[in-house]
This record gives sequence, structure tokens and C-alpha cells, in this order.
Amino acid sequence: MAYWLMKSEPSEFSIDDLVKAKNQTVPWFGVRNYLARNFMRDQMKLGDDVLFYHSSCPEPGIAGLAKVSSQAYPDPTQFDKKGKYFDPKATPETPRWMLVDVKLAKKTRLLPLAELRNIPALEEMVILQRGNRLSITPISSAEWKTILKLFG
DNA sequence: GCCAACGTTGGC
DNA sequence: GCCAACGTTGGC
Repeated sequence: MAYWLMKSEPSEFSIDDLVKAKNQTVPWFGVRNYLARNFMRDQMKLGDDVLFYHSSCPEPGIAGLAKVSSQAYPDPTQFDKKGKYFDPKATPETPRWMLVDVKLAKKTRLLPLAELRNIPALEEMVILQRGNRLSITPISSAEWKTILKLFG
């Protein structure tokens, strides 16, 4: 069992959108970074735990808990010529971008980035490191436990 | 809006 | 394969 933090811009897709989504599930489309793709393609397993993180917004932070709810499969948006995630080098025979489905576990209170920064047990979290921009990052089991306690 | 940090591109 | 230029991310 592994733990992950996945960033989403709430103006694109927020925790409330996930609450309202069909089956409270969303395909994690639009990732166009190879390391993040590799995490989804090679390491994520059904049932892995996910921290749903709001980024690039007035109050960045963890907004909910979720679970990986599918195996990796090709991101359909790479084939959509009119969409912003179209990749001309990807074909259905040789897809370049893979994704997993993410299912809501629980909407939480917003746990702000500023609060995370104040917790010594979390100082090694990838997302808190200087210059980190990766949209999907692994979380240790100790970090996961610490964060769950913060939600009470 | 600013800017640091990082990833990608493309000329050589 | 190097590396400068450029584009993007994302907190502030």
C-alpha cells in the first residue's frame, strides 16, 4: 500500500467537483510530466491512498482524501485534437500519457500549506521542498499518519 | 504581477 | 550530448 499527493487546480477541478462527480470518481487527465506519469503507470495500485491537494489558488492545501480506483490506462485527452491536452505525437497504438481513476474517500477541512510547513514531522514532504513543482508525489506512511491525525 | 525553480526544446 | 533559451508552475 502506497500513499500519494495529487495536485489539482480548484478552478479546473476541485474537491467539490469530485464530491459531485459520477461515482465520486475522476480520471486524472492532463498530466504531461513524465515522472508524474510514471508514478501513475508503474507504481500506483488499486486502493492506494491519495491526498487531494488544491494548488495555484488563494488557499493552497490538502482538501480531501481519495483512493486510486483503477489500473493505469491511456489518457483520452491526448487524442483530442481540439483539447488543450492534445499531443500530436501520441497515437492510440502508442499512447504517451497514462492515468488512473481517483475516487473520493472523504472531503476534509482545508489543511493549508502554511500549516503543513509548521509541522516538524512533515518537513521532508516533497511538496514542501524548495522549487518542487511535481504534480504527483509519494507520501511516506509516517507522513500519512501525521496528516490523518491533523484531521482528527 | 513577480520571480525562483524546473522541464523541455532545438541548434550545434 | 551539451547547453542556452524559452515556457510553465505555483507560492507569495
